Amino acid sequence: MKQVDEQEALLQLDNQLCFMLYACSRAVTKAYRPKLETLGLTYPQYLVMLVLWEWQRQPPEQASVKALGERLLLDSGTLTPLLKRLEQLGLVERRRAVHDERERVLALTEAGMQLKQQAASVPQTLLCESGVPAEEISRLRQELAQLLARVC
Amino acid sequence: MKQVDEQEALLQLDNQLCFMLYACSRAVTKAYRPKLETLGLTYPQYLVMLVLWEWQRQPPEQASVKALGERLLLDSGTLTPLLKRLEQLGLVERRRAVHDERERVLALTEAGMQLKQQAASVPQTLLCESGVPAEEISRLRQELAQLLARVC
DNA sequence: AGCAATTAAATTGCATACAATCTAATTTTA
DNA sequence: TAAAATTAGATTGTATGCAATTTAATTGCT
Repeated sequence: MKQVDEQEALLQLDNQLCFMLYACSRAVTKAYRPKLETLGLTYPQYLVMLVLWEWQRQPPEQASVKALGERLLLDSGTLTPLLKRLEQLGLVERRRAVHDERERVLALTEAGMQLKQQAASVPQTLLCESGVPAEEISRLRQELAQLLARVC
Repeated sequence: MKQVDEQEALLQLDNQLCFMLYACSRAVTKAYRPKLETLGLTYPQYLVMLVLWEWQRQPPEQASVKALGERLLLDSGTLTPLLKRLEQLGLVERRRAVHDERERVLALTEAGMQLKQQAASVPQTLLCESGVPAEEISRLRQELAQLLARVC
């Protein structure tokens, strides 16, 4: 009987870390949506732009799709069409690497660089609106980083 | 200069709680995939089954798509096709409510109920394989539940 | 009763995710 | 060096998510 109840408890939705992650991720993404709409970006597109803006200050070995995928934990099946859309938007260029024709070299256009100014207020604004203390967010972020390191 | 650096820091990918949630959610879902494949379920389908199994013990007012959506924070645009697939798999029935023809009454088939036995070991197994202490998972889950309550 | 407002699902359209496969370029190795 | 193995992206196919719209049924209101 005890066994059954324990098993029962393990299957309860509210006891599942995975569901909380899944629900929180979608909820937070949804909170971003209105802000990102003013930038003309979806959430995954915004993440890609964050990385490309970072790369301006700290250039990676190769600004390739592979490097981007390693940073965001996404594969070319997701990134290729997404990057094509950013290219269509005039934010990103997708050239071929000279030293290796297989490789794409990703680069920001002037417009892509400019957009950073508008994006700068997004995290700040959401942080405030959420009403969650900054230190709580920071702590949670660190705990999730640890979890991610273990799971991946 | 300080202003610029702070803004810079706020845009750093690793400083974004949202990215950690997004990455962790996908990573954990990926960890579930092989186990769920043996059940013939995707991860969202598994979540729906969790709710329906729960409803066997604690029936809701109405076992409707709406009630399911409130539990999982998903809308009919996602749930309708997903439920049709579960119906095709022979796990779920989608009848019409007698008292209100707009409403779908969701019910488990015999096979749907049986599947619970096989599913029972999934959370346990993953908990062990992850190597993350159970109490750490529990704490994180609670913190995320609080965050979810604030954001939603 | 009769019609407007509301509501539950379904549908449509677009953008991810991701496994699996394919293609082309580069490396390795016999 | 020439074929085999590897690698970077692209493509294909399936299943979400979700906003926006549509459809059908029910409620409210006069």
